[in-house]
Amino acid sequence: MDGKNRKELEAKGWVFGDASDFLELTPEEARFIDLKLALRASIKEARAKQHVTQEELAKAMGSSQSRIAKMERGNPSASVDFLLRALGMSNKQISRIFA
Amino acid sequence: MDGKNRKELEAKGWVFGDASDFLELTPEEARFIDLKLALRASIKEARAKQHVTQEELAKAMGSSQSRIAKMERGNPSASVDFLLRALGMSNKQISRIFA
DNA sequence: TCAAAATATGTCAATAACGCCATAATTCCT
DNA sequence: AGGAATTATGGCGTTATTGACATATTTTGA
Repeated sequence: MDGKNRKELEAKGWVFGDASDFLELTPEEARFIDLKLALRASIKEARAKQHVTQEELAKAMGSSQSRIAKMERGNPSASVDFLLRALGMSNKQISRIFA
Repeated sequence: MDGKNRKELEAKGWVFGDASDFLELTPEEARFIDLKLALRASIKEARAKQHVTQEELAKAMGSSQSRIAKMERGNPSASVDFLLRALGMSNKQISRIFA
């Protein structure tokens, strides 16, 4: 993860721990964020491909349009749990993106 | 996921949605739970292999021994986010278990 | 162009997940 | 056996995540 990417993430509300304030991200942090990026990309792709609106996906998984929007925009308040639930609804294959 | 496995999970505090109260789990629910099972197994394995105690792992990831114990025992209060952080600390390869 | 549909942003209360502590139960070792 | 180390369980106050709602902005299509 380069500095530019990190700056973008911080602008979106991501907060990095003390140890990485002046340092680079730890491998674990970078991997965790990359996982979220991959999940988001996969969800947006699946949703678009199936012509499902955020509203429809939200209803299918018992959530709200605003939460779907925030998740897809990379708002850090969306957990991996939430991302995986969304992916499970919009795509029948979770394991694919980890190949 | 068969009925026996579900009963065990319910005994541990898992709660299933209305739609699945008298039905089987949806594929999404089953996959989500299987993911947690896989993560837990992988973490326990990695921790044991490296002879790391729950206390040590907890300290490494800024958590507590009791949280690690609950997570490994399948307490539903452990999120996938938490499981992934633990795995990231106890094993440098997250993607492996998804192969 | 203009309205309708879709997406984005902000706020807030309710709930879920968390760290922490105490303590019980189990495992390990001599 | 029995003491030390490790793991398990319960409870509690705090924080993070969530659904819901209002509203703004952007995109789409006639």
